[in-house]
Amino acid sequence: MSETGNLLENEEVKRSLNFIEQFVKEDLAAGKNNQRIHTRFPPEPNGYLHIGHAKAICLDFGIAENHNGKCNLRFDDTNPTKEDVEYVDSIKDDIKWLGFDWEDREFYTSDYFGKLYEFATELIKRELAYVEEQSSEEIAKQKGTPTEPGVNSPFRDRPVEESLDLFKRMNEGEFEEGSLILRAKIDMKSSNMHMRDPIIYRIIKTPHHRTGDTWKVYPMYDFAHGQSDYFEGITHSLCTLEFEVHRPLYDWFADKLKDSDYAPRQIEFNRLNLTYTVMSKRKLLQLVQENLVTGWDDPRMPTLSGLRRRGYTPESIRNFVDTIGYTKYNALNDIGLLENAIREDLNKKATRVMAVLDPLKITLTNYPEDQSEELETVNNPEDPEAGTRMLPFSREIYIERGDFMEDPPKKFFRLGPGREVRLKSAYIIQCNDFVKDPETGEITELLCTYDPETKSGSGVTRKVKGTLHWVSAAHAVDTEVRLYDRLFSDEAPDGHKDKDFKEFLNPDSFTTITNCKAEPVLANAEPESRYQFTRLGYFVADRHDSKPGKPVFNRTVSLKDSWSKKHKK
RNA sequence: UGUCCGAUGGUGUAAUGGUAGCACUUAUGGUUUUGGUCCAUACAGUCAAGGUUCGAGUCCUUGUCGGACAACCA
Repeated sequence: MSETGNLLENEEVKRSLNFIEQFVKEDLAAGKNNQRIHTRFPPEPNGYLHIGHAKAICLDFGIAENHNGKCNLRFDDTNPTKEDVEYVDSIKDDIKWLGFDWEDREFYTSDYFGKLYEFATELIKRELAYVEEQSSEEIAKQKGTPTEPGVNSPFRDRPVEESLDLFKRMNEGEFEEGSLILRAKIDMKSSNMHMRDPIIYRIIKTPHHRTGDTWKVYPMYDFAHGQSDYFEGITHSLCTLEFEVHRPLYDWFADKLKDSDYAPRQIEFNRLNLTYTVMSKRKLLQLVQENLVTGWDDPRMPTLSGLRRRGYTPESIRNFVDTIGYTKYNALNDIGLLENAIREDLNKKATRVMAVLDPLKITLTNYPEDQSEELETVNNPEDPEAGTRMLPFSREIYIERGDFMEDPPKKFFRLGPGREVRLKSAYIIQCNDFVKDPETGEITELLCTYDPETKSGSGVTRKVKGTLHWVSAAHAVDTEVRLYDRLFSDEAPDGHKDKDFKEFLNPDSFTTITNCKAEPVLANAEPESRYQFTRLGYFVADRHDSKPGKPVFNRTVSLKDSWSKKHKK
């Protein structure tokens, strides 16, 4: 009895807290923010979400869930030249698909443009901001370098009234883009480049996808993000490691803004890097624009819509994110971990079906020509509840071309002249002869006999080395199958400083096969329904192209294959 | 020749001054009507040198290596 108790207890403490959860726990224990936990997920609507965002989403929403808190969705839309509503919609779809809910808290940084403008005006009045009119080149020159301090701008001590007037007129559209900016007055000699009088407002005349042409000045990220967190009452603002050096600035603004003990706390964690793919939005956009993939949701893309189309389940992605964890170490995660996560999930869930990708005809010479029968087969050996279904069997069947060898080596457990194998859920057959095209040398047909005694479930069997998947030729459904592989052939396509990442594209990342033969139940496979094709891998009916009677399947991931791994080459 | 942040088996991640553990990978064996699954076993780690301590992966110092920072991007 006590054993059970301990076990449950152990189960409780089994999952250790990551460093962010520990911070949250400490803040809670210290009674900060009235023990309130409020996070936010803040994408910029300038591209599709990828699996790196999933890592952030799981953290932001997960922390809130685990602490009876809330998580806002906030579109960080401060740069109208890059953003679009198309992205807003896709981002919302992807978050929902992943299984998270922001309820009624859908916000936009642009909601705060008024407040932000007011705060900027306030900073000018407090002599903490000024209008700069030098060129960006001039400003860059004065900014110094990481190892040399900067020097003050000649406009740094411009009278308050003048800055106030100019800032107002900047927003009224009086000045050209690039002619004037607003800078915070902090410290040009700071060892932190971000504190050297950072630019906080710039003129942009491109209409904004939500606010139109209301505004002619737009806040920079550093001036918008922390303040938006503040306006929303965010307690923990979680972001990736590269924002670490922004934190002093984040805190500086919060300090000027706050009128109580409350201030949001920024905590940084490591961004996701995966082997054999790229994760930067810029590169993903480039792949799309240069038609190196078919779109943002190309099944080879690390985008959530791509993974979804590939056949990944939301659960598998969440489990993956859970296993890689959150640290401050700049890690490179093996994509094998992701593949493992989807195999693990689908092994439990996916119905086993039979489909032959590269068909080779077998005629069972002792099976009556006009006869056929239905054989029972198990839907999922991992899940008894999944039940059984019937499979048609007849004189002519297809097997995988690779499952026959004219002159097989000893360790080859499949079919060869004179050899016997089991047809999954059917009979043991023996190969007696084969037909070869005299011109091409290609084997076109196998002549076999079946042993009626050995029908599946009859209890009559004998040791055979292999079990093959097959489909009845007369009943088979023609299907198109799309095979996907890793997008890049190099482990770290990002890591080569002197080479273009596109040089490492895997030329075999996508193959279409159109003459596949599948068992009849697959004819009307629902889009996005997932299967294990016995002995081949996990496949999903394409959510866009698969139609009743004309199914199209994407290979999500192959099964682990210790045979070909050992015997390749 | 700056500031900040890191470093635990091949990879990722725990251990919060007290037995270096887990997952993946790899290898071997068992089970199997999927060369899948499942089960078992094995391989393998605290960046280095000092210091504090009864005791250091953990704290301190120095070094080495890696990352971030000089966009009117986020």
